[in-house]
This record gives sequence, structure tokens and C-alpha cells, in this order.
Amino acid sequence: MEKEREVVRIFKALSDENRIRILKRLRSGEKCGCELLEELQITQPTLSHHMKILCDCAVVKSRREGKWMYYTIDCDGIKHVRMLMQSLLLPENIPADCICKEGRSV
Amino acid sequence: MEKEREVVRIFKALSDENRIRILKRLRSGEKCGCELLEELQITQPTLSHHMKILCDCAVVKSRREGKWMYYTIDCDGIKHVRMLMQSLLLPENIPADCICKEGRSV
DNA sequence: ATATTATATTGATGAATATCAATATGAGGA
DNA sequence: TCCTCATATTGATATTCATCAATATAATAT
Repeated sequence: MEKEREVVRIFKALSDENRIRILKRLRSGEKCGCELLEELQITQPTLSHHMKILCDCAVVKSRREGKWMYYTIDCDGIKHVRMLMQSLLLPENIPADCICKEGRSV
Repeated sequence: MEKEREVVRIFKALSDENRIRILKRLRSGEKCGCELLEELQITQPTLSHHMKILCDCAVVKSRREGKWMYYTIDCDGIKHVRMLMQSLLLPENIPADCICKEGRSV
């Protein structure tokens, strides 16, 4: 298996307040880098640094359009994170209250 | 909401290879500190440090029995992590393939 | 070609953190 | 009581990482 590295890399990517703020803003849909820059109290190199980390671990997708970079949450990546969490955090005999009852879950 | 701090604290707790190894070992059930110590290549103070971090963010529960400390995965804590991930990472209009179809999910 | 705008990279710096050795605490047993 | 074993805390150190200023690259318009 040996997935520890990958898991740690993903959780590290989610371990920063500014990156969480970025993800929250991307929940409403695609956003341009300069939009994000206006909304956060960080410099442009710092934003670029964070976006690289989020993209490298496939939690965010990017696409260039002319001068602009557009970012969205990467559904497949999130799905992957969910699966990793399942295989690493859920106890082997899953107690009833660890299972999500109401249809959709994360 | 202002949950960023809490989220970051939890993800930070999951951002270390040794802590992931510990969690993997706890998936099979309760374990004593000294058992974990034998299985990992770290010193006792380091293990104690890691267990504190995992317990402080409610991903692991502990219980003392005589000289020994026993640790288990905290189901409620994990449930909480799942909910945080849902509210932070799932896009607002949830695309079909972001939803887990097969009953149980993480 | 030059200018402008958006983004990326580099290098430096300070803060956070994983680790260990040494020591302290806590809990039983002799 | 003293001893032993399991765990916790303290203090020091090395590494990782977030951040910024400066600079580079990339894309478009004039």
C-alpha cells in the first residue's frame, strides 16, 4: 500500500488557513487568480505558491485563458481524498454511527 | 462560520507520516501506547507528543488503565472531520460524480 | 518593438514543528 | 518505603514552510 506519503501530502495541502479560505471561495464555482488575490490578504507570489500546492495534490484544477488562470475544485481529487480517508481513518469494524445514513455524504 | 482555525488544526494533526501510521494501526482496534512504540521507529517522547496532538483534535480517544494508556479511533471525531470536509470541499452545486453512490461513504 | 497585465520563480527570513535526550510524574509491586 | 515500568514534560536542535520583495516569464494590445 505505502500510501502514507501521498496522504500526508494531501492533508498538508489542506493544513493552511489561506488555502482553506481559497477552497471555500472555489466552492461557488470557478474563479480567476486575480479575483482570489483581491479577496485574500496575501501577496501575488504567496497566492501563486498556494495554488501550486493545491493543484499539485489534485484538490484544485487550473486552466489558462489568455493571461488569466482559472481555478476550480477538482471533483475527482476530492473523491480521492474521501477514499483515502476511508481507508485510513475508518475503523475496520465500522460502528453504526460512523456510517452516514442520509444518502449523500463526504 | 469562522471554522478555518479548527479545520486547519485537524488537518495539521493528519499531516504527519507517523501520525498516519498510528491511525492505520488503530483501525484494527484499541492499542496500548507501548504496543505502538514497538511498532514505530520513534522514541517514547515523540510518540507521546503525537498522541497528544491526535487526542487534542478528537481524532483519537484515550483511556488509562493502570500504568497503560489505551488509544482508539474516535468515531465522533472522524464523523466531524467528514462533515468539515463536506462543508469546505464539496462544491455548492454538487456534480453527480462527487456523490458517493454505494451507500456507505466517508 | 514596447508597454501592460497576470502569473511564476527565486532567495531570504521568521515562525512552526518533529525529534531526541534528560528529567519528571504516575501507578503498581516488593 | 523503594524500585520498576509506562507515560508526560522540558529544553534544545534541525528541518519544514508561509511569507514577502525582487525578478522572470507569458500573453495580449498598441
